[in-house]
Amino acid sequence: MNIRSLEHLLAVAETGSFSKAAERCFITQSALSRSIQTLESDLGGQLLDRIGKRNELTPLGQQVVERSRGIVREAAELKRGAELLQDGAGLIRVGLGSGPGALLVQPLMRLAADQHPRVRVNISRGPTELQLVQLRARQLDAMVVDARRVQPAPDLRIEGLGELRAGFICRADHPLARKRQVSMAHMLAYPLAGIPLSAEVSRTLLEQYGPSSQAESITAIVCEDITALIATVEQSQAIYLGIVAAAREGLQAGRLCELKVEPKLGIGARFAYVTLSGRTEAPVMKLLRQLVQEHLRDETGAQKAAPGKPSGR
Amino acid sequence: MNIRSLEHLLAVAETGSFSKAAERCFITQSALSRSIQTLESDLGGQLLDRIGKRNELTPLGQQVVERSRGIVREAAELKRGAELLQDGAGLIRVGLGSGPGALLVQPLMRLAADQHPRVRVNISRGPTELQLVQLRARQLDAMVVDARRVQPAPDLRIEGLGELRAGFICRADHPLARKRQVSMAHMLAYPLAGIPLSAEVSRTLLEQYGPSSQAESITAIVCEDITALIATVEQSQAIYLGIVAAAREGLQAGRLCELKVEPKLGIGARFAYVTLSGRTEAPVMKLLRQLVQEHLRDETGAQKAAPGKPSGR
DNA sequence: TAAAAATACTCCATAGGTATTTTAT
DNA sequence: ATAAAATACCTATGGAGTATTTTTA
Repeated sequence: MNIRSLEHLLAVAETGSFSKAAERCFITQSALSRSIQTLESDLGGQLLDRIGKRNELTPLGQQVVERSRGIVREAAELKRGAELLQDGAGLIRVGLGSGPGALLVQPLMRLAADQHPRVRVNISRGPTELQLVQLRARQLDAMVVDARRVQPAPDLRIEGLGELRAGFICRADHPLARKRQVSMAHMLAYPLAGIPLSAEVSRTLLEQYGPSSQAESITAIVCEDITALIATVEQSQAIYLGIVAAAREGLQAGRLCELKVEPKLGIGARFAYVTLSGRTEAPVMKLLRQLVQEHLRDETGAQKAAPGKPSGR
Repeated sequence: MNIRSLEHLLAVAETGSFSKAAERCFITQSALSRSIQTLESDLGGQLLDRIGKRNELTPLGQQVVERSRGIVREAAELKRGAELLQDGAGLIRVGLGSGPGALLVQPLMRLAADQHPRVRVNISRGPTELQLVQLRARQLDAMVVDARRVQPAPDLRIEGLGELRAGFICRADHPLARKRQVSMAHMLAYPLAGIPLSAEVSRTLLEQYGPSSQAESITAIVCEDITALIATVEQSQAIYLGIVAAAREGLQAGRLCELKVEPKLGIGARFAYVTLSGRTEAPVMKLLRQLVQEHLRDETGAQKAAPGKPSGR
């Protein structure tokens, strides 16, 4: 019993004629006649009464037709659904770390809302460790997070995404904004705003700017939400310390500017695109990859010319 | 895309292994492997990630599996339903005329209730003309009615069912019950109870019993419901005129007896089993045919030795 | 090294086509 | 006489088997 024959039966039931049904199914009348015969012997009884020119369903045929409609419809939907999925529709379930979140959440939501009506997006924020659990439980398709938070494992595919440099940002009319060069001492007169700093970054800061810049004390305003930090900086005298790219919009609009601190801040963020290794990726995920490529690159006038291509894939 | 491959996919999804799935599907591992490959190329994408010993569904696979479950289940139900139908389950929609109704309604309902739990019965009573319309509209599967009410037509298959003789029945302690022989004049002292008489029967009565027995007047109590007529006769001095077989139960129990009227009543009822010609009959209808055979035969000691076999089929 | 999946090859059943016959209006 | 369905006959494909190779834990 195959779906094809059921379609043939439906065609005869609806047209009342083998010839017309054959036409509709794009096969010859003889092929269709045999298809129905095969189905009949398969189900152990006549499905149609051939009454001269007319054809009518037997009680068995009636019952089979009713059930067939559902099967044929669902089979078509399965096929169509698969096509859609291969054609870029579907669901993106992505976990974003704090930094990538600040850079990606809104562009991703806008992209889905405006350009891709068939794409649904689930964005998950939260501790990287929790998201890793979700990824392994197939509750996430991918993560974009701080590379340092993810320790390599054989079941993970970790693709580096180049490096985004960090810097100090203040609003354009900030007292320090005019200075050609700013020292750490100058800045410490204002509150520094940033995300919680990792031990590694703290150590680097300590090395570069001396004992006065303790990890605990250097950032007066700490919040995971980088977007909120930057909004605050735009409306106060606080100075943002973090990924420069996150402030791109304000910088380009002239509302913000970067302080030229000496010695230069030699740190940055390394983000990574993390998936489960060996798993086939839905085509729709290309959208996320492209978005990540576009938004997680340093266009803020850093020393390095252009970020390198991601390592993996 | 065929149902078989979907079953194969489900087996792999559930066992996590091609070999185990092959075993469950009663095919070789290689056949199953190719079945899945064909399905994958059919749907245009990988369905499973082969991760060493384990196999996991891709997003596409996930979606396909979900829809496949429904399709596979419905296909199995279709098959099962057809088997049941061929095996005697199903619905009997029968239209019964007044006489056949009196003889068949209760036996048919008892048969379905006690012996055939998978058989549903719809019994329709009503004017033969209306039932013919229903039969032609496929709202009835068969009718058992007075043969004289149905005029032959090429789209009807009318199978005669032998003849049931008519007679006069009264209750066992009726004043006339003791008489060895009863004349029409005797009887007319009591009310006669019967169904509306056809012109043909009226004429016959007129010929046999003289002008006093007018069709309008001979039956004092007229009702379509033969069962009710007989119940009335059991509880009154009325005399039933009609099919003797309808009173079989009371006769056998000794509550009723037949009057020996001279000259003998030479009339009877000819019933017929009517279906649409050229239509395949559901196996379940054999039940009704058998019931009709058993109950619409004259076991009331008529002249004729045994009723002849029905004419058709 | 062992177990699992994929592949090479072979075979046969089946779905489909063309041409023709049968059947019913 | 005509149109529709069934049948005879042929072919290509697909599904399944056995034997073997490849892959990975």
